[in-house]
Amino acid sequence: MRVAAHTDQTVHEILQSMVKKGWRITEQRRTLATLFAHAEGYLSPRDVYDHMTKKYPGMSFDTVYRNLRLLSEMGVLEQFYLNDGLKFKARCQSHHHHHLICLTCEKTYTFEFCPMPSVPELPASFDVVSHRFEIFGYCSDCKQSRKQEKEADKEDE
Amino acid sequence: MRVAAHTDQTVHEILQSMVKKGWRITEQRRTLATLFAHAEGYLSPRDVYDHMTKKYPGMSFDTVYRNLRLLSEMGVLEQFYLNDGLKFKARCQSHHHHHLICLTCEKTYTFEFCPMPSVPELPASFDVVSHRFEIFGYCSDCKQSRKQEKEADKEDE
DNA sequence: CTAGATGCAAACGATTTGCATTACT
DNA sequence: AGTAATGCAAATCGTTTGCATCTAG
Repeated sequence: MRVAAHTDQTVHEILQSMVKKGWRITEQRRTLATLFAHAEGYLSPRDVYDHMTKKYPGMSFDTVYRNLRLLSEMGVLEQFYLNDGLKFKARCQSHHHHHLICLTCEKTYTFEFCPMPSVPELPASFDVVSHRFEIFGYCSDCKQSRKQEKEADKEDE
Repeated sequence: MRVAAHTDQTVHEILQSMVKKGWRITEQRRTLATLFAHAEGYLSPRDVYDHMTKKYPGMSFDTVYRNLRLLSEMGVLEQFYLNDGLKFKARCQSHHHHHLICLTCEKTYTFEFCPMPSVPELPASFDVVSHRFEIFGYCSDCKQSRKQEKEADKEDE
């Protein structure tokens, strides 16, 4: 199956969504948009804060949270509860698909197969609204590092 | 497709898991086991606390959390982040399957179809560890109440 | 200019921890 | 009896809120 690196929303698309909603484009929001447009996986509020404060040392956590929440409500970002808390990434706007998610680096890889068409008939009494299908594992990069760790462990014995 | 009401672990099975791990069976843990064995859907720590304090008015929140965590680590309970926080339910031990989840009452309905066998070949470079597939919607009970609410809304106009 | 965005500090809710007491085994 | 489980209170963490100040439009 064709599995693509995550296709991002462009910075421009994200900023456009903000403008459409009548929100102001501040320096920080521009940087935030750039961050998410280029991110390959899920980011925690902490990740975002750390990244932003490098450029804007005065930036506060509540501004990060405020913008994450606003962008989520707007549909620009999607949330996902991963291992150790809520994470965010730019929602794929293009088309419906699912993800491979690396348990180590939390990068996502798009794949096109959707199981819903092959699901046998569900009870008519249940109104289907949405579904989720994710495959978890280790991407080639992280698999590599895990392998090396194991070998290092053996040497210790 | 055959969709069954959730098949629970029995109280006995849950207690056995505790004993196997060398944990003591207290009055409260017995009640906790009974609660989860009979629960039809996900329970929040708050739900559990409310249920437990009816029987044991002195029971504290931290005991609820401690036991939820222990039971989760033991594999008796599974966690799920649903809308408004972390929820718990007895893990289905019997066999692999997936769930319909009602967005209102959070009850779960088991179905037997698993999409993994039909997934086209994934890149060999990705080590698959697990997957999740859930279908969200409204069960017949909650659909009914939603319908009634809508009608009530119309009358207000 | 002026509504919306930010920084600060404080509030808040959910969860965890330390310690003395209680109760399974 | 001895050790694990509990209750209590306080600490901690992540997230939200109120308000004065600042800034994009």
